[in-house]
Amino acid sequence: MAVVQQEPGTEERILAAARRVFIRKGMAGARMQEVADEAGINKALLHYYFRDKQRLFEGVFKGGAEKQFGCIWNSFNDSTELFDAIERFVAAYIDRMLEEPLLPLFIAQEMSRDPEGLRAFVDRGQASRQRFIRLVEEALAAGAIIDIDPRDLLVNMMALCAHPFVARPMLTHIHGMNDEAFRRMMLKRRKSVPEFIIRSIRA
Amino acid sequence: MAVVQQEPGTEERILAAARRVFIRKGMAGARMQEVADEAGINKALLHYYFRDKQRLFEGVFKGGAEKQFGCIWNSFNDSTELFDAIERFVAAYIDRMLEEPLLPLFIAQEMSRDPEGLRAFVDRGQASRQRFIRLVEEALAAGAIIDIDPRDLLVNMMALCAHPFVARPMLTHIHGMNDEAFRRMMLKRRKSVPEFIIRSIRA
DNA sequence: ATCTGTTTTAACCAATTGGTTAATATTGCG
DNA sequence: CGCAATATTAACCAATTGGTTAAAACAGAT
Repeated sequence: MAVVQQEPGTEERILAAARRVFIRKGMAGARMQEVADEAGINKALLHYYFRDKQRLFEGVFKGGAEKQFGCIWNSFNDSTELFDAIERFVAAYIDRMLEEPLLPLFIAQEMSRDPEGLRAFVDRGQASRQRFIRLVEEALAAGAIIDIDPRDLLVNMMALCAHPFVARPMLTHIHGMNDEAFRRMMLKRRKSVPEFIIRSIRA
Repeated sequence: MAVVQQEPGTEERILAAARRVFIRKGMAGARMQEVADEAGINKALLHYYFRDKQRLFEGVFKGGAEKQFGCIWNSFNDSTELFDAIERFVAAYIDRMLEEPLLPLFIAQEMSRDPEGLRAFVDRGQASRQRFIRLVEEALAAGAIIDIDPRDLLVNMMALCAHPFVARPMLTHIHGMNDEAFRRMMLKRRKSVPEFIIRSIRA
């Protein structure tokens, strides 16, 4: 049975446009008229399909954690050894965020504005964080790494991955980078960050 | 001549209140009525003293980089050796940000919204970053560290210092921390982050 | 006490915002 | 084709927002 490629319907077009505007401006800064303009529709349609701004936001982001972040957290499932896990995590994180460089700052902003709003994004990683902690404990037991709290290590990994995206305008200003140069820098970090981490923790 | 402690005038009260609201909500999210409420004044006074929202924002933040960040960047001036510089920088950064934990996220947001707006915050550190680069080069020449780009090292240091503040709501949720526990975590990192970095780069 | 300049207030304004309404257009089915 | 349900539109609404205005209050000097 052949699957026929379909023109996106109005609802899909709204969700995609809303996503772009919300990520760029945040929930509070996004304007419904702006979303309508971005989707090429009359503003009243936003209310017809999604009733109000909050439901539109939820329509875009609720239940989306798997799609947004699954590939990153799933990277731990593919490893049976800590150093490999670190390499895979960093690579997966940077690859994913290079698709949407504004996402880390958006999530930080929205978590600050409404901590309950994006809980799914955070809770999605719970099982994977546990798996990571076990990998660290195994490496400790094997004497492969120094004594370090797995949670501290995970904070450091997240910091080294996420911060350049959050501080992107500052970094591009300081170093006179355009978007392509930023991308190249992150691709370099895809290798150098795991090296930096592993050098630090190796016994 | 004795200096008499003075009651803050209306202008000072406005600036302090505006600062709190801007840092909490960002420039776009802050409401003039909210600033007036926070300062305990009539909203029209904001316009009497500062004419409009943009000038109020500039009144709070322009020219303030030295006071906000001087202590952090000045930490490089007190060191003649790289490892000491790293320790002093991390300590100064964390101490300063523990006074205003919302500041890193605010700066990231505002740099994203209006990159020209807070240039002074970024440019303030230029001479100090040069000094840091020289310290790295001296350590390289002395064979004390591995071959690493000073700018990469500085990004990593900033990441490990700033990210927990930016991701504070996420971290407090994941680890079930209150504000006091977050503070204790950062005080631990005040020592563990320099150790992590130095272990990674030491030759 | 009077005068002048400054500060403060309450009321007001125009524009913007998220949302509503009623009419119109479209779609799919029998 | 007619009908009913759905989708779309333009106009409208009430509330909020940053800002304005004129009057009143205050402060200091003479």
